Formats: sequence, structure tokens, C-alpha cells
Amino acid sequence: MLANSVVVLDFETSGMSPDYGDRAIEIGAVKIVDGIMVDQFQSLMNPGFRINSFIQDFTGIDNNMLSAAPGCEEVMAQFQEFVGDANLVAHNASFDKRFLDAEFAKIRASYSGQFACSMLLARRIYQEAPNHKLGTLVSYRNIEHDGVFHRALADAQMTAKLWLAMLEDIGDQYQCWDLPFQFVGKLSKTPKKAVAKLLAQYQEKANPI
DNA sequence: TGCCAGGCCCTCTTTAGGGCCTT
Repeated sequence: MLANSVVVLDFETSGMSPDYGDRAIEIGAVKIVDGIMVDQFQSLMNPGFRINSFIQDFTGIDNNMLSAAPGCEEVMAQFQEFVGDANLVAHNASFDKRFLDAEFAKIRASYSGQFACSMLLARRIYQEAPNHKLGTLVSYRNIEHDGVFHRALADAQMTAKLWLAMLEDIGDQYQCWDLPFQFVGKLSKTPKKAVAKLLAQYQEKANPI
């Protein structure tokens, strides 16, 4: 696995908190290598209980679909293979990381990559955007989409396109291309007012006079 | 059936509160 591969993932879940018994019901992911989307992963998963009507309406995933789906354990084991040692990205990553950690813990699986958040990066790169919801940012950046929202693979694909668009915009605006993943993670947590300064420092290091 | 969370970040801040985001 190349060091610069990134897996952008999105979970649909039965609720907000794995600590209160919520489970993943669908996972979608896109693998990016050298800035190109090269592979994808998608599966519904049966959480072992019925999901409520709000989640069914919100996602379009119903209990009949889940009763025919493989169990979370089987799907997450396959997903571990897909992830390998890639770094990870999600929109509002703290949410998806909680579910990834909880589902992996149930099958004693783990991952070695670092997590970055497209929402935190967008708050710094697109400070003037109306808000930083995934759908808003996709429209704001004129990213092509098929109109499907709140399904795991569609949201992962949009997040992947947004991630690449942000890296491209950083390059165009600050002349900082091929930013290492760890640096982007640092950038997404730096105070908003310090973003330009941090990028200028990086550019200086990357292109010493 | 209905309920539940938590990290980040701003400000009327730091001995705190509340909005944003995710399902």
C-alpha cells in the first residue's frame, strides 16, 4: 500500500451514539491514490435490531433491506481489508471515527492510518461558505453529484471530491501542492486566522530560495 | 416508542455556554 493512499468513508447508522447501543447500518468508502479515486467499497449491514422510522426516512434504508444484509461483523472485516494502512477522511470525522472504532472493537480489528476531517478543513479553506454541511459545500464548490444524499457511498464520493477540490484550491491559492496528509491534518486544526501563515511557512520550507 | 452524544470553535471566554456538524 502506498503511503499516500487515503480512504474517504461515510457511515449511515441507527442513531448518534455507539455508546448508547447504536450500530452502523451502511458503509461507503472511496480509495484515493495519488489524487485519483481508484476503488470503492459499499455495503449495507444488519445491526441485529430494527431501526426507527426517522432513520428509515432519513436514509431511505428500511428494515427489509437490512434483514437481507450481511451482519456488521462480516462487513467490517471486509472493510478492514479495504482500508489496509491508508489514512482516513470523513466529513465530521469525529462522528464516523466513533462508529469505526466501536465496530472494529467488536471484531478486534484496528487500523494504522491517521484520521482527518473534511469539515474542519473546509471551515478553514472556505470560511465564507454559508455553512459547512456536506451538501452545502458540494454546491458551494460546484462539485458534480447525482442528487443522492444520506446514502453511504454517495456521501463518501462527494466527500472524496470535496477533499480533492480543497487540496487543489489550497495549491492554487497558496502555491502549496502535494501537501502531506499529516500536514493537512495539522492545517485543519490550526486557528482560522493562522491558516495563511502556516501555509506560507510550509511553502517556504518546500521551496527554499 | 422515544430517548440518547461529543468534538470543535466562537465569544458577551478560560471558574462557560451554546451553535455547528454527523445519523
